[in-house]
Amino acid sequence: MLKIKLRDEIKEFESGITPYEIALSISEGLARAVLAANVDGEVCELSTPITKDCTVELLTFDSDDGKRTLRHSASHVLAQAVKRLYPGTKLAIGPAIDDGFYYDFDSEEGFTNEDLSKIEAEMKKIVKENIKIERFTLSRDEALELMKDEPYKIELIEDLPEGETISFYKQGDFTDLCAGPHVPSTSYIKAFKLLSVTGAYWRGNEKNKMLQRIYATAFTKKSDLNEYLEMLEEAKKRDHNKLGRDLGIFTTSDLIGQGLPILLPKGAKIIQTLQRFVEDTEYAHGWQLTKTPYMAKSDLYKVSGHWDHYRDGMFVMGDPDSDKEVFALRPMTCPFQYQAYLNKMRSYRDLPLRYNETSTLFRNEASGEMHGLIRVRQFTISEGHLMCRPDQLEDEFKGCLEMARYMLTTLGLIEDVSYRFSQWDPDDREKYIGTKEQWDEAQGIMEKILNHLEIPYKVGIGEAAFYGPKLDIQIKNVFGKEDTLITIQIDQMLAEKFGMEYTDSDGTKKNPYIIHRTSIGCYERTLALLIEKYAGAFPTWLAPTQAIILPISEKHLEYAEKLRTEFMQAGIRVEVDDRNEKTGYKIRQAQLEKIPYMLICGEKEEELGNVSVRARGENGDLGAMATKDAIKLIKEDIDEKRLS
RNA sequence: GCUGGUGUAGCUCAAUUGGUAGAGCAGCUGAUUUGUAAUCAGCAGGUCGCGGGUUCGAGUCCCAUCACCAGCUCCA
Repeated sequence: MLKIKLRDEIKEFESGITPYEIALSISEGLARAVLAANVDGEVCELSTPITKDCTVELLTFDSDDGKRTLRHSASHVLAQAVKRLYPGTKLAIGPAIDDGFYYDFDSEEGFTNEDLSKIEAEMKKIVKENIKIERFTLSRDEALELMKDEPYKIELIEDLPEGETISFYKQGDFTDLCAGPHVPSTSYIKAFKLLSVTGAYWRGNEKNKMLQRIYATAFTKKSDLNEYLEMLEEAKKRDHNKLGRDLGIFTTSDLIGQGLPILLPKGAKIIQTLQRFVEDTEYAHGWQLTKTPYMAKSDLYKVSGHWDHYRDGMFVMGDPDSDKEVFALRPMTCPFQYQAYLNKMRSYRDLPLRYNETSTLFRNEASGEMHGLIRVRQFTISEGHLMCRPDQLEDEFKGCLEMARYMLTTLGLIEDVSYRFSQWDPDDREKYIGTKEQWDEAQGIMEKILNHLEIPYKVGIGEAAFYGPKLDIQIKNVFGKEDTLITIQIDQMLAEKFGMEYTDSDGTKKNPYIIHRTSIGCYERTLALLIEKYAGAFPTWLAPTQAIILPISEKHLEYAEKLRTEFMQAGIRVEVDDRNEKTGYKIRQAQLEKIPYMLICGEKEEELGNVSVRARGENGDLGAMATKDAIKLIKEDIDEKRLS
């Protein structure tokens, strides 16, 4: 008899029992819901016999591994359907991802949306056929023979380390190289939907062939699928690229060009508010503002390494081969602020020296990379460089991180971020300057600091800047796509390149450590995430319109104008809705919900010098009050930087 | 840059096999005077993204280009 530890008890079973049978011994419902099992930390399928004492966790769709198992099996069903309909198609890979799965195909014809419907119908047939999914293993030679018509699978097999088990999964007329695990049969894939078809490079390398990737998702219940699809629809409504345009925050122009958004008055107002907040906060934390040029001679970038490592990303003015002097718009602020440091001799007593700048940068992104306000060719970042001694590094790093976290807390984004320790890729030396020793040292220091500060981070290999490791604060947009919002970097290479020194207490010259950091990220991207976070209903202090005056009829327009002046002079961003006498209120309810306060005025209020105040949301009717009290109320709200 | 998709009025969308560009909302004018999602009447609004080509004739077919969208690659 085996002793098997289940969730909260140890039970005895005969050797050879399968996880499915264990589930069945507990309840039929569980047996129906279970998709895979975790045996001593390893996920396996329900039919795997257990022959030793162990801990078994039965995985249903509620667990991440359960979801992955179902969706991975769904990707096999997708591949099977594609193979049936388009037999010439070559298979690449088909993993489960966060919200679903995909499969990459190499097919002569491009899949269209109609093809997706056809494939989906075929998948439904396969599910209905209730085909058993069976695992088997082969030797390397046998595996290569079996997959002889699948060039991508052959490449994968050849890359498997010697001695690795090569397993396959067979479901009727379809067999795929796969580590598993899988659900027992195709009938488990009850609710699925093919979402889109896009291009994707084989093995994520742009030098390789571009394959066709079909994205899809799968659930155990139809209702869960529908809920997910509805959620996607809701997300579309929050998409900053749509909502931001609808709300008059930004626009683009074909004549100006790609990646160059135009911030309309509302967007500019929000960014101005953010910028004042950031600069004031940074000042209070000992940062000194610089204003450095937007361009420089190529000579500067040659020293910094940008000319060799970042030239494709720069707007270069002039022909480097024939012109005597060539300028380039700045893609980063670092070398500019270093010139400020180099302005005079520095003593160890001068450090730390903190330079901040509201810095506009220009990066020549490839045409397909631009996206709304998230990825643009010109953007303005709350930039900063901090020069310090080794003994100050940890405290200063911590200070930078704390300020970034304070900003995120104020914006209400702190709960939405994750941390990434971005390291270099030692196998891609081309991308980086410096020696292995320098990188090991810089990364070692950073790791020590991060562990000390107990930051929960994941490691990103190959995500470092070309001059040093980074702590990236990552955030997901409304569709779950992750971007870097904030970054804090340690650099000990550029100081040396630029000859930045300080005289230490013992009289020797040393290079300072440099922390590159941003406190709130770049304003455009941050704005994009705020639009999505609040669905356009910004906290009062950020709202481009903090109050709207609604005269109940044309007769009260004059009073409304008087109120506008009074509120404006008090520093409240206010608008008058002066169209209501025509076709009803111009500002519709949906838009009113975005504005924190409505100030309704009619005869009664005018006579008494009052205004009726209504705050955004339910139960927001605050009744009539003297205008000075309304001003006080709104001002307090603004000053609180209250989060909605 | 790559793969695929889209581009018609301010917005959302129509327009048979190639045959006179339409509607709703928004806008403007007038009427209406109403306490927050829909008053009435009228008017105006478009070189069908831009440029070529095929054709007697192109929003529709072909080529090229620009922009937008999804994804890949790259990145704040």
